[in-house]
Amino acid sequence: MAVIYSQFHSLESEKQERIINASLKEFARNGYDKASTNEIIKQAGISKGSLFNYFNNKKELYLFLLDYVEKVIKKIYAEVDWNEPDFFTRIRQLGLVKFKIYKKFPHAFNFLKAVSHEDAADVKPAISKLKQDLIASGLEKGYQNIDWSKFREDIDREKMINIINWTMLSFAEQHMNELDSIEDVGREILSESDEYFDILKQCFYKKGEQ
Amino acid sequence: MAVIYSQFHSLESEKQERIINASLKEFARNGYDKASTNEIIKQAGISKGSLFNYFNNKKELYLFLLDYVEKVIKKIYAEVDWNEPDFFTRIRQLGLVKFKIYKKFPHAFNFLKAVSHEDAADVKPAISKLKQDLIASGLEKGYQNIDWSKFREDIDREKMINIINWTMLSFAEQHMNELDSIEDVGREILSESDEYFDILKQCFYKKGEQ
DNA sequence: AATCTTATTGACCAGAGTGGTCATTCTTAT
DNA sequence: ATAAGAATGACCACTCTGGTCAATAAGATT
Repeated sequence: MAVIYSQFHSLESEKQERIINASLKEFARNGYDKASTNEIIKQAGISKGSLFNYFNNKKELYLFLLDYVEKVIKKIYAEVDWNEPDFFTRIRQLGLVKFKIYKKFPHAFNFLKAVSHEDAADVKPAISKLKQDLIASGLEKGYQNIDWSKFREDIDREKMINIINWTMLSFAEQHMNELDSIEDVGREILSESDEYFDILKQCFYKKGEQ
Repeated sequence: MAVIYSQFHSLESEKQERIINASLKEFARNGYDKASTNEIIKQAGISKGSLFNYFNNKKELYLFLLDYVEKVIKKIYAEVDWNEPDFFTRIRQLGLVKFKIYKKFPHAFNFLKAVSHEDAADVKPAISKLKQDLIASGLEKGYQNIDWSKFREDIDREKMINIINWTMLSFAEQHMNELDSIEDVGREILSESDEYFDILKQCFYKKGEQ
């Protein structure tokens, strides 16, 4: 398993990233079947022959991406401090890590979203396995160690969490487009998202708490 | 303009709907260029010849859909009482109307979403026109006549509105899939969405108000 | 400089799918 | 029985598909 894709891995990392991003983009947009290898090589700036040297065929390329993205996700989760007891601080942390990933692999999340809707017979088994692996590897620690005592008790907790998550996800989605412009724009967005956090704290924290 | 598509319009309405839905679905999924007329006729259960009898070519079909969807939207907005002063009541109303549309044309909203990202040269001008028409026809009355006096004044109003909208949209999206199962499921979903409204009211209304 | 090894290329392939046509068949009403 | 209209799907030229491989280029070794 380790020596596989060795050709690809001995490429300059910049070229690797170009190929990965082009592939993620094309598969995310069009799904496995309709994704075009011709489009991928055009976007990546390599030749047809090269792509099929690195990966023997389309399926292998896709499986490689699945594997790669799984590793990326695991790395994200490894970077988060799961002992942080404050819910908002933790969500914020998670958001920041995801943001870092997004800058390097802008299409990784869209690719994952597409993967979950994929139903090409060629790759479906591998996708099921990925899902199982992700769940098994304990990514569902989700809200472990969170200190809920700060929160109002007269509001259904699950719905509360949903509202917070939906707000942050929608906010993120809305600003995903505009952030490739300036590098520094990250700061503005971050502070705006903090304002949303403040509002939600006002809503859901008990009176006394911050 | 009125007699155009007369062939299509003299079909049984059930057949018309089958064709419309199949087309909306295919264009929503794949965009103008990659949408397959073969797939459309397969989904609609008609022959190739028929489709190209009703609409001379792919472009005409697409333009017809644009026009059709525009009318549907305008009808939605015509059904809403824009004098209802309570923000939540009005959003709820709008949601209900959209829900009705969704049951009849499940892919209409996805189609519209896809339209706004479309960039096939063939249809881009028509899309620009649609956008202008929709804006021009005063659909931006949005929050007209809303009574804001019930709301807290220590929270940024725009952000507040965003949180409410994002919550309802995310909630809707999450439940879109499961509602073709039972017909009666609509009631459950509706009452659950009302619970979210109640929470948001607790958050954003002034203390005294309901 | 010459030779050998490895990486990269793109013209090329058979097959599938494309939007669109139209002679033929099927329905329906007289 | 007949005429008119509606519906069909085999067919067309064309594009694009995933994948191959002889030819070339680049690097390494002597």
